[in-house]
Amino acid sequence: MFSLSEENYLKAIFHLETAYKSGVSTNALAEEMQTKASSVTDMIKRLSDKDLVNYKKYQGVKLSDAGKKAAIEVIRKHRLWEVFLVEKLGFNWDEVHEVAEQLEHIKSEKLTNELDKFLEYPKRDPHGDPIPDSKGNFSVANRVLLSDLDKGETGICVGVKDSSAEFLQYLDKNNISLGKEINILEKEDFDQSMLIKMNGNQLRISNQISTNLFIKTI
Amino acid sequence: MFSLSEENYLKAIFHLETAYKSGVSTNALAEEMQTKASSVTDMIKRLSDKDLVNYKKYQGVKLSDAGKKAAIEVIRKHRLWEVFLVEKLGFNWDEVHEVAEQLEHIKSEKLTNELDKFLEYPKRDPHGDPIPDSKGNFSVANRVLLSDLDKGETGICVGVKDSSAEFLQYLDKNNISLGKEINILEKEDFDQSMLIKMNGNQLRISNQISTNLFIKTI
DNA sequence: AAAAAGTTTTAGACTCATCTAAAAAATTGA
DNA sequence: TCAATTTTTTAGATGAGTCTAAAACTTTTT
Repeated sequence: MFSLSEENYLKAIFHLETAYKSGVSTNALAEEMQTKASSVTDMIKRLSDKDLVNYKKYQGVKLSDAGKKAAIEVIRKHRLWEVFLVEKLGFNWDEVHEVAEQLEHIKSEKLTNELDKFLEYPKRDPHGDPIPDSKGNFSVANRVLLSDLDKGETGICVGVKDSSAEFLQYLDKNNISLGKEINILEKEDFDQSMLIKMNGNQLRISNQISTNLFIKTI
Repeated sequence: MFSLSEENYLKAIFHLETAYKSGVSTNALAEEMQTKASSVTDMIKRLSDKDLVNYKKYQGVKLSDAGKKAAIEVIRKHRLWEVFLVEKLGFNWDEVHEVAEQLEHIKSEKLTNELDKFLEYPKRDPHGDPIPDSKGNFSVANRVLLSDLDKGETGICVGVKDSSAEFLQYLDKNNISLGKEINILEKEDFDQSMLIKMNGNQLRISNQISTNLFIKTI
């Protein structure tokens, strides 16, 4: 089994690998983990000794198959617990992250799978992120950023990129939630801000918002 | 907040205090924690520095009020999670301990209280042990050991003292579960074994069994 | 009341995960 | 290209929690 710290590193590497295809740099990982580059180097060596990552000095890390499997397992647990907290215990979607960060490290295959069953095998967490199944299969999201859409296009809000409490609370305040239809009425060339229609109302949103909302086009 | 290790020590001291009223000895604690006496001394010093226990060299430890509060909080979480695992996820009562040992350390007051509500404020865990409420109040069990009853007496099985998987599986195999009525038909002077009536059947049980079953007399 | 036995504490070492400071390698750019 | 800058690694230290071995204290036995 892996330590709490090892699991957190694996998860971070997994998330960063989508952006850094050719290997995750020590500095990027240090930033993500809110720690020092030297600590990252230390941990990378440990993970490498356990064959969870492939590592060559000065060239960043990539997850091995075993590392990827472990990372996906942690992500699966994290997202299942988020669903539990929102659906069963009445948490808001901006309150679940911190608790799920703890729950994701509980070690019991039976617990994970029974929880999955209890929640009726959810496909996505409260932020629209896909939940891996017990074999580690993801439904790779077929979705684009709202900022990629043009005037006149329409889509359904299916997820958030930034799931910080602040952003989620902004969305709540503006009555934006997953599953809702969005029409782009105008798009400003100058600052990329948009005028959109949602719930029958018009709303102007900045580029910062539209680059953090995932949309499935219809 | 307390570390995982500190919480486990507090819990162990709490459990041992019922047997060792005048202070829990280092050796007893080492036995309970499956560790060395020297490690216990080290930890006791840390707990004492944090005013969670009262400690004088060579005289064992007692929990302070703060220590007792912390221990009860951990026990509350442990038992609530056990109820969750059995009632909601379909675990057997002999499978829950190990997982609850992990879940009891999750830090979120909201989680604990929402879980309590979700489970409809259970009073006892699957082994019959009382669950402290959010203020730390216990329903102190008004119960005796089956071995304390005499021939002709009748009671209801309300809890187990030993909650090891082996013992719980023995009970399952013999169809003994909480809430059932037990009649003592005979009690052997020689080895304290008993002939009891349960579910209409007669069953002979050893002293080892009867000293681990809690009974409420009628 | 000593000696023997048992219990508890101290001293020093180890691992994991982290840190700071400094050295080494890679990258940038004049 | 080679000096400056940035990134990464090494070296050595720290703290939590544990260990072994030995010393110190208590209790029991004779």
